[in-house]
Amino acid sequence: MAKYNISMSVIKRLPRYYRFLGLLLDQGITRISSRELSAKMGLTASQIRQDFNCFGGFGQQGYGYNVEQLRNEISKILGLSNNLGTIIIGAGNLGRAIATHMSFEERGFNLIGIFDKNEALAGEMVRGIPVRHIDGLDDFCRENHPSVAVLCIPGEHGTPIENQLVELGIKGFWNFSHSDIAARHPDLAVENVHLSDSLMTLCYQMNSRFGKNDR
Amino acid sequence: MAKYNISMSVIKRLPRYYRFLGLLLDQGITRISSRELSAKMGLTASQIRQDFNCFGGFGQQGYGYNVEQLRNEISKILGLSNNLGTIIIGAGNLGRAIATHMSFEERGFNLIGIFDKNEALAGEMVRGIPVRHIDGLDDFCRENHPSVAVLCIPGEHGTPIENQLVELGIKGFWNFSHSDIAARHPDLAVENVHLSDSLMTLCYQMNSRFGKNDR
DNA sequence: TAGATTGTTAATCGATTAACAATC
DNA sequence: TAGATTGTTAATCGATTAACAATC
Repeated sequence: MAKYNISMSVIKRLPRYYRFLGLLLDQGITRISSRELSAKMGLTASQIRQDFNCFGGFGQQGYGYNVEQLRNEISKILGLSNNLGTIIIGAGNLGRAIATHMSFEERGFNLIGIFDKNEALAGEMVRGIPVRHIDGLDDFCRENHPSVAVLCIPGEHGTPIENQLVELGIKGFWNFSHSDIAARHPDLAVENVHLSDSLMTLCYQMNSRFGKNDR
Repeated sequence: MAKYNISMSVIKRLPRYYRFLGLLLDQGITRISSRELSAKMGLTASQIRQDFNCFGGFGQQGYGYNVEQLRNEISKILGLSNNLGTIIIGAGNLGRAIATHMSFEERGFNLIGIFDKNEALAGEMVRGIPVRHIDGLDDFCRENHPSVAVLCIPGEHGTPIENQLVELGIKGFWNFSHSDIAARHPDLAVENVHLSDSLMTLCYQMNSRFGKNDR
C-alpha cells in the first residue's frame, strides 16, 4: 500500500489529521470535504488533497471523504494497530508520566517493562507494571524481545545503555535524552523529543512578540 | 539586533547549535569553522553560514567562529537571559517531571508557581515550590504577574482554563495538551509539544523500516 | 603575502498552493 | 443531468545547497 519516499513533512501531519478526524467522529460527522477540513485545521484544501493522494486518495469526487474510512486509512498508514514490544528506561517523574499518560496500545505499542538504575524504585508498580532494576535488562530482553525503547534519562548519560539496547535487539527509540542516537545508528528508527529545545523556541517567540529589543 | 521575519526553520535549529557549542566549550574548543561544525552536527556548512547570517554573521574570514562568542550571540537571539515569570498548570507526573527536570532559569524562564485542581496535592513541595489549588490562580496571578503558562493537563480539558489564563495576562503557552490554543489566540506565543503525535511518527518509522508490508 | 574561511549571491531542490479536467 | 469535489498537473514559493568574491 505505502509508496516509497513519502516526505517527512507529510508524515508529520498524519497524526494531526488522525486526531481531528477522531473529534469529528465524536461529533457524529460522517462526511467531510477537503475545504471544510482545511477550515477546521488551518491548512489549505490543496494540501489536504495532496497529502492523502500520496497514499492513493481516499475520497470521492462530488462527495468528499468518509470520516471513519479516512481515519482508518491513516491508522493503517501509521501502523497504529501494531503491537510493538516497548520498554521505558528511567522511572523518574518523566518515565512515570510517560508510562501513566501515554496510550501506548492505541498507538501501535505494547508497554511491557520499566527499568531504572535506582534500586530503591525496584518493585514499585507503575500502571500495573513493576519497575525493574537495570541489571535485569539483558535477561528481560532476551526473554521478551522488546523492539522499542523509550529513553527517559535526562541529560547526556544515554550513550552506554543505548549501545546495550541496540545489541539486545532494540530497533526504535523514543528519545527524551540529548544523546544523538540517529547519528550513531542511522539504521534505526529514532524519534527525538527535545523538550529543552522546544522551551527555548518559546523563549524566542516571547522575545520576538513582546520583547523590548523589537523595533 | 534581530531582523524581522527570521523563518521558523532557522529558529528551530538555534537551540541545537546552542547545545553543540556548549559541548565544544566543555571540551575546551575555542574556535570552529562552519565545515568542522557541519561534520559534527550532520548539516551542510552552507546552511550553518546562512543561518548565522540571518542575524548579521558572527565569524571572521580565514578563521571561523569563536565558540564562546557564537554561543553568546545565539543566547541573545533566543533571549535565554530573560526571566519570564512562569507557572505550571497540572501537578501530576508530567507537571512534576517538567518542574523537576527542566532548567527553566537557564532558558529564560522563572518558575514561580504550580497549580492543580486536586486538593490532595495542595501544599506538596515540588522543587522547592508548593503546589497550589487551582482556586488560588486568580489571586496569585494578580499578585505575581506570570507571563507564561505550562499546560500539563493531558487530554482536551484545556479550553476553559486557557481562557482564564489569557484574561489573567498570560502571553505564552508551553502546551502539552491537545487544545489548539494558537487557533483561538493568534496573538499569543504558543509552543506545542504533542507527545502522542511524536509517538505515532515513531510507529510509522518502525513500519516503514521494519514492517512486513514493505516491498 | 598565501591560505583559509567567511559572507553573500546564484542555482537547485522540495514543498505548498493554484488551477482545472475527471468523475461521482 | 447539474453541482460538487476530488485527483492531478502546473505554477509559485521558500528553503537548502553550491559557488565564489571579499577579507581576515
